Amino acid sequence: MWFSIDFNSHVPVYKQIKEKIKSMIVTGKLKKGTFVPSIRSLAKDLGVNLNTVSRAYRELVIEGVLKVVRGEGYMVEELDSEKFIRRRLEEFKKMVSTLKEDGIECKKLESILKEVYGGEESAKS
Amino acid sequence: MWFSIDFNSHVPVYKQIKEKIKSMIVTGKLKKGTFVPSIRSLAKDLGVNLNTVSRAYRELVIEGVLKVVRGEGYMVEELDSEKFIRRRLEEFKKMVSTLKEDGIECKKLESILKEVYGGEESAKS
DNA sequence: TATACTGTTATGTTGTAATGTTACAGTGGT
DNA sequence: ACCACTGTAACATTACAACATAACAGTATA
Repeated sequence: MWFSIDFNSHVPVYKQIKEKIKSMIVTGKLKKGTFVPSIRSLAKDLGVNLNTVSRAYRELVIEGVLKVVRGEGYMVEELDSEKFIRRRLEEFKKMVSTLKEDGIECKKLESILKEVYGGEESAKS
Repeated sequence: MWFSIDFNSHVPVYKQIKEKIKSMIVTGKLKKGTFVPSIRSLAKDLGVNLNTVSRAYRELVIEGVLKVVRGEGYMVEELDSEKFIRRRLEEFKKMVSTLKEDGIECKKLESILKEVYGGEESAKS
């Protein structure tokens, strides 16, 4: 099993797939020159339709992340990690801003950070 | 102008409206017993359809957040702030988890926190 | 009472995501 | 050559969000 899809998310499945693939490239779990799972096998694994995976891969080709080798599969090409990370951090910043607007204290968010990152520091409730 | 809608978001407009209304109640910008804007006026302000706002308000009534006074408008009823905040923090935690998985360092996120909250505090490594 | 607001309901249309299904075409191994 | 795998393409169908438009009903106020 490769990863999972959140079917309750507002984010379209094909976009979730794109993000996951990119994430795995950034983290080195997918290396340049290797093949991603075939459309049909990934579709089967995730429990989605062939066309949905196809669309994700197709768009990743357009973005230069994958390239297609007919009859063989999709190969990892290149990904601008910097850009990827920057975009993710932008989203993070946006969320933090709305949380601030909702009157949530910075400390609260910091403690969650510690919690997730296995914080050694004392995190108050 | 009340607030704005992100038309590039995956989140449906009617859900964004619901969230904004709730947010304004939590932060005290909308107080119990006061009226929210009329369906038509808010729709016009946001540049969306009447039915979209109508749906948002209707669902907020079902959730007990608003109540309707026919011929007059929608009145703020009650909102479980605790629950609202808790849900937002869950979303935050989920995002932090994926950022961690992408190999982003805790420091990086902390610095963004400081940035958004206009951090005076010393940000330790 | 007349008007101008309120909400309510209904119809039709558009665009998009996702599905199921079928068929075709290229590649590699046997 | 055959078969099993790859991707590619097209089709119909469903569901949903959002749109435009219209008509109807309740309330307040001039």
